[in-house]
Amino acid sequence: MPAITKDDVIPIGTLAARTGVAVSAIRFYEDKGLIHAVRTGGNQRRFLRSDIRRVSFILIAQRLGLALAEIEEQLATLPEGRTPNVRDWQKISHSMRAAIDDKIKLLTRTRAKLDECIGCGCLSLQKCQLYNRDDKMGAAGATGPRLVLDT
Amino acid sequence: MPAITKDDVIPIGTLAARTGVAVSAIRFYEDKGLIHAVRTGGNQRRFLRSDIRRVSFILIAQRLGLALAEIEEQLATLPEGRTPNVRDWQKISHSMRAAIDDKIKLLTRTRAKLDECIGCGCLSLQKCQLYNRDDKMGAAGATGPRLVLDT
DNA sequence: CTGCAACCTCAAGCTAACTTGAGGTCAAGC
DNA sequence: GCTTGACCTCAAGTTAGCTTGAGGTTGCAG
Repeated sequence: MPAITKDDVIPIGTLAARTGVAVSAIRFYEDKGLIHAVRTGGNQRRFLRSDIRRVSFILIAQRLGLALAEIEEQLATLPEGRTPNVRDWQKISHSMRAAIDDKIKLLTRTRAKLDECIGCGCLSLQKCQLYNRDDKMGAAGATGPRLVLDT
Repeated sequence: MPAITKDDVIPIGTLAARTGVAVSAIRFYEDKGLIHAVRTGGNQRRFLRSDIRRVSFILIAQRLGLALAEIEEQLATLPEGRTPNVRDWQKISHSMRAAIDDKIKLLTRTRAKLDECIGCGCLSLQKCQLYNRDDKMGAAGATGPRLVLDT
């Protein structure tokens, strides 16, 4: 059984440097369960090299508009125990492509509705199709008037 | 000169009911300068009927992913003094359509890049085109690792 | 002219995604 | 073997977009 040697793991600063993410952010991600670290005798975090890719994935997924919670779901599909390989990443990337597709579709529909609205210049709550509640914008982040739009 | 009669203005509760927005949210919008109210002798807010449309616009623009600050900019283009007419709203709607177009284009580009990435399964920070910093996702809301991605 | 719903102003709380700071420990080089 | 930079924890601050609550006033209906 191959023991984990010193060279297999990296300290948090290195992970930060290799990914361009702040050290504090990495601790934050660990806290949220997005990445996992082992500890040295002196309680310092040590990450696997493969975590560089894992963090990269987080960054990319964020750019695609996913929330950290959603990203965690995706990462959870990675195999336990072994370092994820190319095929694992490809699979996960595919499911992200689907997510983007959805966003594009939603935006396209919204644009069509807006076009109708522009036609009459009404912006009427009663008539305007933009108010179809079921067809929520996936627009990550912006919450909107909570009690009202979310019910 | 036509005096403003009692029937021309509405209290905050009515505006809330007509738009489906919470009273607290309307106060919040006023605070942020998105809408303006006159006050009665007893310090209660009175809104113009046309503010119903103004609030509707805010809701729609939010669905399109605009932040309140951006919405304020849009609203600032409305004429001072007179109640905005259909043509005013059409103009503003057109500029929103452009905003949506941009978002769709950006997403489409991103999807193309992801496709390249899926090809190799690399997710490498060095190579992956998804890391082109200038091409930020407009993804309203999600901040991302601040110091890093925003510089 | 009274009752009570609707209104008022703060202040504080909430979520996301982090950062900053204080106060203290670890580990690697000389 | 000691210095110093990297690391640790925990608490509090930040922005957006609101909500909730406390404590107090207004205004319309009867």
